[in-house]
Amino acid sequence: MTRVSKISESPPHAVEQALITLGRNIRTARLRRRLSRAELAERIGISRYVMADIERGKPTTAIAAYLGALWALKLLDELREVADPDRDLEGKTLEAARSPTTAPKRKALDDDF
Amino acid sequence: MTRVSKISESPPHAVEQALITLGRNIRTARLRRRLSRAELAERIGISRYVMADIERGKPTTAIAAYLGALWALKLLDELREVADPDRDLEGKTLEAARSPTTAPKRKALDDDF
DNA sequence: CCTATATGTTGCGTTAAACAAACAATCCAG
DNA sequence: CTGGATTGTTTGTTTAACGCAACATATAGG
Repeated sequence: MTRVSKISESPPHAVEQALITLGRNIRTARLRRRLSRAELAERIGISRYVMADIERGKPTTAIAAYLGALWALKLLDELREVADPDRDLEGKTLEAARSPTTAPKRKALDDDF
Repeated sequence: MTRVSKISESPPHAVEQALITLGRNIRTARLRRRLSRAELAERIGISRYVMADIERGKPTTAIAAYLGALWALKLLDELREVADPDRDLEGKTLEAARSPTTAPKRKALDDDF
């Protein structure tokens, strides 16, 4: 990513944890399907090294590589629910009545919460 | 990512679609919470430009940036289910009886399915 | 309407992501 | 046990992601 964003350099624990879990899950799914990293990587169109990064939960790896792995393992559907507006109860509540296409204006240094 | 992996350059439709949906969902959640891209980006530790990339579903963006956005929107929990081994029915079936730590050996050019 | 803010776009520099080759270590099947 | 495959590690090269500046456009909200 270059200039490595703070988020990638040292992600919040929750994000780091989510990545590690995701990587482990992908590894488990791969092994269950009796695929080597090289094989799965080839189907996805990445190198075995990036496949290793994924299973390690590397933060800076392109999201397409991760999703490609899920796709090749036929596990991509489960992602559809993530951040689904219909399930975002808190968001729905906050929505009040209108749905602007841009965020509301704020005075320059108003930091809300 | 450099040398742009095939997966990032032209992802399978399913992956591309998943990314676009995810980006749209994140945008919806942001607007519902009345946050500008710059504000959300700052909380995550990325620039507003990357935030725009995320909402556009850019394949080459670091996964940590995406997960950071979900985290800041308190939507990261939903990711825990993705590729959860316990829910991977097909994988469980394939697992037969053992759980090797490496994939089984294959003759060099045996491409299975 | 008018204006401040949000969002979209382009171009550039810096820096590391992705690839590949080579080798070591590990694991599994026979 | 052992041979063959998988996985791990290191090093080096190429190339584009990220951040930023500058500008244009769109939108909200008074």
